[in-house]
Amino acid sequence: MASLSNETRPLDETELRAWRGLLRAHALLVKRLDADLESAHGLPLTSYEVLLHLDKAEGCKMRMCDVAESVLLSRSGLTRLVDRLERDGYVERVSCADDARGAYARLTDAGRSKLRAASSTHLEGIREHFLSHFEPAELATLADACERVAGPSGPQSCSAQT
Amino acid sequence: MASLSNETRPLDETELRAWRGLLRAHALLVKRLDADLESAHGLPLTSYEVLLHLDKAEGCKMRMCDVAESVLLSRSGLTRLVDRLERDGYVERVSCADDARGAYARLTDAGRSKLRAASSTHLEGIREHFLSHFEPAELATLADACERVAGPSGPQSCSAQT
DNA sequence: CGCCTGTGATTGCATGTGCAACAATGTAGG
DNA sequence: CCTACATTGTTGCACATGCAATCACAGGCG
Repeated sequence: MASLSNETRPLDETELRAWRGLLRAHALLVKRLDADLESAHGLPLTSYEVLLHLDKAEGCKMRMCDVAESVLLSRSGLTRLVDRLERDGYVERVSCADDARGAYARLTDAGRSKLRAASSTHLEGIREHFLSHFEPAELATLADACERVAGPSGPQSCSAQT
Repeated sequence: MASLSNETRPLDETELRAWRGLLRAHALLVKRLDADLESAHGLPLTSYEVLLHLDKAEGCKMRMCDVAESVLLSRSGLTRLVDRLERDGYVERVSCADDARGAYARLTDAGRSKLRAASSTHLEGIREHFLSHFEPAELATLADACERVAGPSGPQSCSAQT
């Protein structure tokens, strides 16, 4: 399905700037936001995102596999991450009544406090390092384009609460 | 410099879609491109990028620290990556004449062949998974915005060849 | 010249992550 | 009911990566 002259033509300048720019922007953003959270609250960015998703969920608890999908981690990666969060007292595991295989991760009071404390740091970081560089129309364009790239934001497939 | 009501206001829907979309798009793109390269040529994405930058450089060789910056890796990370590439015969280390501390990584013939073979896979992947979702104007907007976020594409600071 | 500070590259160690294998449980079909 | 397959979460292992310490050298200053 590929005519060589078309498919293997090198990227033009705009294409290259967009692709490399995306890589650089992502790397820089994640690094800065993670460093900010870590230094101000001792909380890595991935941990913050878990707490954030749990807080938004009904009953502040989610199935492990749903959390994994939300934070873009493998199931095993999330198991270890929740291990650390549980050790620090920010979440607790709750067995699932209607599915004995499953487990919920539930936000504890300490976890909610930590999240509240860290949220302003994170929001300021996102605004300063990311949002401030976009005009509203650009932001909407970017959002649409990213959704086309990544597909719909997958409404929890695991135990979709109807 | 921060009125609380402004800085800690949660993200509106567009802001959230843009931010999470960026994370999701990046994760998906890197995962797909890496998997494609790995399965078709046994070459991880990071390795490919090193070969690519070396090929574009004058004499197909670059200082280690310049390569590290180009591929967004720490110096130690790059040392190990070049170890692997040298073991596979794709690059070789060349000592630097005018700075005995420094070392060049230079692309070998095998490395160039590997790069040529893998490039069409990579280009097709970028076009299919990334570029195809953008119109030209959107792409230019994205490129500009990413450069504002990440700053200028740092013209090699280490041994800038004048 | 001899020293001292700065830089390039490497190495030891710790860590976060994914894959594959596993056990426990759910679900469908005979 | 019982069997076969799918799914959930965890674990063993390998691996890529970053930080800090280290070594070798460059460049400046006394």
